[in-house]
Amino acid sequence: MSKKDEILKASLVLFTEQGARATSTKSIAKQAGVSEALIFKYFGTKDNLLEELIKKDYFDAIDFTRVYLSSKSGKDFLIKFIELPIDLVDNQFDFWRMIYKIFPLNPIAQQYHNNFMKPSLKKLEKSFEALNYENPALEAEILLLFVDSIWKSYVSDKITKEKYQEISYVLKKRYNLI
Amino acid sequence: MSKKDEILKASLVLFTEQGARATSTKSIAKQAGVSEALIFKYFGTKDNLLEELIKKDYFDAIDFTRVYLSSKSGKDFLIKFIELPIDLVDNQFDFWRMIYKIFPLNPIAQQYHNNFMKPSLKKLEKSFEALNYENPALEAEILLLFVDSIWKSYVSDKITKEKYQEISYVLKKRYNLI
DNA sequence: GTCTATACATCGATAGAC
DNA sequence: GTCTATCGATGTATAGAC
Repeated sequence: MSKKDEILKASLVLFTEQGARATSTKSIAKQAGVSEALIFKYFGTKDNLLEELIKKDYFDAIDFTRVYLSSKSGKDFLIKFIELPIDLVDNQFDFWRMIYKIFPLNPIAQQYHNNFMKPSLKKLEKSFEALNYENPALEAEILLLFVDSIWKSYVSDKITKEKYQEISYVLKKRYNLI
Repeated sequence: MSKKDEILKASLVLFTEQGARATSTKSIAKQAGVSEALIFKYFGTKDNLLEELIKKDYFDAIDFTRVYLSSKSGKDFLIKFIELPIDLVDNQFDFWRMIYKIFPLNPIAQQYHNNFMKPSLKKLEKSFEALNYENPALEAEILLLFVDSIWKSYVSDKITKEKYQEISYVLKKRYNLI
């Protein structure tokens, strides 16, 4: 593992524990086993380091999601969409935990998250349309809102994996998907 | 308005904009039109200042909620519970906005919020029980999760008041409350 | 590529005058 | 009650040697 990767790994851990603002470059250097100067050689500023961290994992998440939801429609898409967060999060747990922590105060995280979420809204709307819901746009927003809130609960340890699966089951039944 | 109140008011604004950690006591003093030393005379530490800010408004919120939900049961309680956030938030908009921003990284905010939420879970469970739901405990958790996510969306400007009301209407219909 | 040493700003907090 | 002045610690970032 290169020193650059060590820095990224250490940053992810520390940013998640304390937030980006509260994490000093000194503590990152210590945790990564490198000198503080090296951080600035690689990333220029602390803000850049955070952005690189965010960018990389959101691209991975977009890839994962594209495959996960590909060529599904109607019922199938909704089922997969409800189940998405648990697989996505398990795949990048530390990253999503960090995003949850820093999101409300970090415009960069917000921007990347919006880009990540955007394509789903339209697909959701089409699925509800195909299922003849009265107000597909609103239904899409509601489901998106809810799924977004479950993953947040999951990464913030408010609910367990088992609870998530129970909720997801109830949800699928309520939407007449199973 | 006393200087102490000016400090509290300025803190609320600045903590919301940037987070508590990123807000310096110097900037609070400037915004409040007082000397920096006065902040420490009144509150001892910056952390204490934040806690006093949080404590006061959570007590107000608990009072408001108690009255709002009093002597309701079953259907009525669920309806009122779904409608609660919009009235609660409008009553203390800046405060809830701040809480939304600092919550994931602030253990004190988390603690007060939990205390605030706790009583509702049991009441929700009883209401679902009275309505003969199959799994009242799980239903209570789901609705709590969802309502919690709507108020967050509302204070973070992700949804408008009108949207909130539409969602709340759909929700009440889905639970056969209207 | 990587380190040591250090510059320089800003932080929270205190002392002491009025 | 309120201010000015100041302290020591800590923050990000840079210079320069190896």
